[in-house]
Amino acid sequence: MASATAKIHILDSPYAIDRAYSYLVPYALSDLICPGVFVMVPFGKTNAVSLGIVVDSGKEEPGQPLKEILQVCSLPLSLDPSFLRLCFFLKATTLCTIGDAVRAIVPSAALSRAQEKYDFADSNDILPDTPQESELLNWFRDRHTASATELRNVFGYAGIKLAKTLCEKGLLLYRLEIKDSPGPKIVNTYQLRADPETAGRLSRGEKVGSTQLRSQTHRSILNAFLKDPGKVIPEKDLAAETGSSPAQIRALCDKGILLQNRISVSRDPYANLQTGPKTEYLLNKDQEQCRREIAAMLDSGSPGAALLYGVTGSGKTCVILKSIEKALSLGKSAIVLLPEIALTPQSVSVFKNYFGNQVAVIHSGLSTGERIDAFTAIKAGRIRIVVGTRSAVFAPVRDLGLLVIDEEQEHTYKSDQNPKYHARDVARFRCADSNAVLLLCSATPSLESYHKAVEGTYRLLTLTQRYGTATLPNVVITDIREDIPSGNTSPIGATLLAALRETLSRNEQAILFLNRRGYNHYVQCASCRTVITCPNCSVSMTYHTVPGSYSRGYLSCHWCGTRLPVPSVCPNCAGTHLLRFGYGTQRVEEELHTLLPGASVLRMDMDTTSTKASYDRILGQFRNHGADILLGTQMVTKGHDFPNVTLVGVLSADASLHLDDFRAAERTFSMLTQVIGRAGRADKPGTAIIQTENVENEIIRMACAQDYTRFYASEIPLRKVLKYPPFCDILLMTVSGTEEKGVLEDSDILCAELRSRLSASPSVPVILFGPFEAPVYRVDNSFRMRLVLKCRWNRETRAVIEPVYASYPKLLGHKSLLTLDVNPSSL
DNA sequence: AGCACGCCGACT
DNA sequence: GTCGGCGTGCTC
Repeated sequence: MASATAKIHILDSPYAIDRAYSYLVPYALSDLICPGVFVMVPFGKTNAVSLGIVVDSGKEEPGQPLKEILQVCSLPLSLDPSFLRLCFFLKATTLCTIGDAVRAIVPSAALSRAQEKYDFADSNDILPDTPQESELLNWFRDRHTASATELRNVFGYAGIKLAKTLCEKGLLLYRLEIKDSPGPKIVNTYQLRADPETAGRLSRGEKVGSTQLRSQTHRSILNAFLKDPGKVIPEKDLAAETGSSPAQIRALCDKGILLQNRISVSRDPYANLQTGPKTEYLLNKDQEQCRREIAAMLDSGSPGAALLYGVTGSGKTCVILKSIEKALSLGKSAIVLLPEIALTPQSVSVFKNYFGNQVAVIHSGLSTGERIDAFTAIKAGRIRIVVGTRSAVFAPVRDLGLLVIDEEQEHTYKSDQNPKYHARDVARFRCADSNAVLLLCSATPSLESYHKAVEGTYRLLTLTQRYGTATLPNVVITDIREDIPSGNTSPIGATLLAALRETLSRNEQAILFLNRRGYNHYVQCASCRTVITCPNCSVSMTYHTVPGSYSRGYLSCHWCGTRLPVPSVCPNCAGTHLLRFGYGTQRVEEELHTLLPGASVLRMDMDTTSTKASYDRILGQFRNHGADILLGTQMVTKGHDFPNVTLVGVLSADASLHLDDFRAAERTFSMLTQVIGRAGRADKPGTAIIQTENVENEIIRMACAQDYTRFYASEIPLRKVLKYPPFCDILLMTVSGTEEKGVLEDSDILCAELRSRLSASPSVPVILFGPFEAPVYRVDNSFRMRLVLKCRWNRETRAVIEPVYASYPKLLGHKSLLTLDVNPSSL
């Protein structure tokens, strides 16, 4: 007799064995089992209870005895068929597991894995049979309960076997627990517990009672508190200031000198966002034309895609709002994606003002609870408009009608963790799958998208007029080598300085952009020229100053996060003259204080924006003219509209130009165009000053003229000749591991395997490069070798490459790790 | 990825 | 004779 069965993917299985397994459906569960529900099943030799997702159900004549589904997860999170299709799309195109795809779609916390637990059963009348059994039982008597994992860690697999026998005898109780979602994020802060006088004596190394601090680090931690004994210092700041480790700080807590506080940092900066009255927008001729074309696409009810290309300030937002309105009027929902750094209270309020509480915002600051609430509200259809970052592309809206990607060229739309998807690709799949319209927006579209628009795959919608009375800023390019006042090595040239003075004298504001954080770029020994590098990575370390002081600092690795105190002597020759070179945002900040003593400066980079709230706070403060100059990295260049900013300065336009990456020109063009667009948006005329060593550089000149079409026309032939996207796809395969020799051998094995497979399939055109060292060869103590493949990432190519990737644990042994990235955001 | 099964060296 | 090393191979 045929019995009910279900095909199931195990969520935590590695890629090599991620396939559908058949299970029997017990009669009691038969009504609940359908594709998309989550289940617990026994898996593997040990029948470990694992979380799986049903991908197919039906009746089957089993050829071999099947295991049974244990239970259906009571989580209200099953996936619709369209999302199941999306999972398989992600698996096929990014080579992730179904589990990776599922966790990208549903709030991951809700899917925390199940735990098998054993509880001590108080049964005096039954006795254990062996000494091993009584040993385990005594262990349980003390702690009363233990998970299978804990048991395995302490007693090994034998412990689990033993526990199972004890369960059968009734000495232990077995149960299955779905672990609770993790609570809000906790940050540790510290304050002085001992009185300042005692602490002062301890900090001088004196013995107080039985306590004496011999470690210099311990004493410097105490000193950090002694300046202001009531101060509460976050762990991160304390570690940075004193060069100490969390363990060293905790040691002082154990001695009763410091007190640890645990603070929950999760909060929603938009929960209390005050919404203004609904603004009505009057569309100009261009905007009206675009609006009408999108409306027609929505009316047609068939999938479509359009590229809305318009210079900064041409009013793309109005067109987006009107198009969402249209989708709603057709009874459909809309999703709007923004880059992380463009998701600010200002940009959110545009949508909230227009659509009120029909809008949900999904962002990185959401707590797990809030995230799950938003997910269920959207899934239930209570929310019809979702505004959010990359992951919001998975929002489970009812009847998707319109999916907007603003600033579509931003590389933050590419995920760097599994699944390594591009939101644009997911968006195209979803729109095609649910007859929705995809709207890509940008002033500097990616070459891939503009090429598709030119070819007719996307409909090209152009906004040419600047909205209102705004005009393009006046752009000045200065030579960074000649524009420096004599005898000075300032990163701020004479022209820029004069312009800053003038702007501030008019009581207007300025934005300065420098894409490097820290104080000095690197530290070098004056005698032997050794540059101090990270102990775990093959990169130089950056000198950072501590908050509130330019004289004290530490070294930081921007790749692995290691922080070290600055050595007093050269690690190579013991020379005592260590010189610091290059400049970052901290150094410029100090420079500005010296050059413009009256001006107030806000610095915005990864060091000052540890939380989303602090980022929003800095932007709000600058908007309210709480400072004259906003100085920062990437994050100052994006979509923030500050009406009082009339001067924009780019301290070095060259840094991104020389990157060893085929997208260097595109990045530089886009970045310069955007930052120039920040100046003078309202009725005040603006100026942009670009400091560079390449005054004649064409990319810089085209960006200054805001001439995208000319840039596109000059760049696309290069891409075509050199075979780069959009004329091919790029696969990046990385072999990494802590043993250098093994990594080198394995990369050769992988390369040979790929070559032999490719020569066996001559109809699949693939160009294979490598293996060669990654640009940063060693990161976080791991060596990295790369293979780069240029191909068309279609079904045929995947059929050749995928089996190689799937077999890598066998191919390379278990020492090296192989990762694969399709169309990485940079090389 | 785990975890079994299975076949060879230093110990009671 | 046995404990334990990690090489292969499987997971409904």
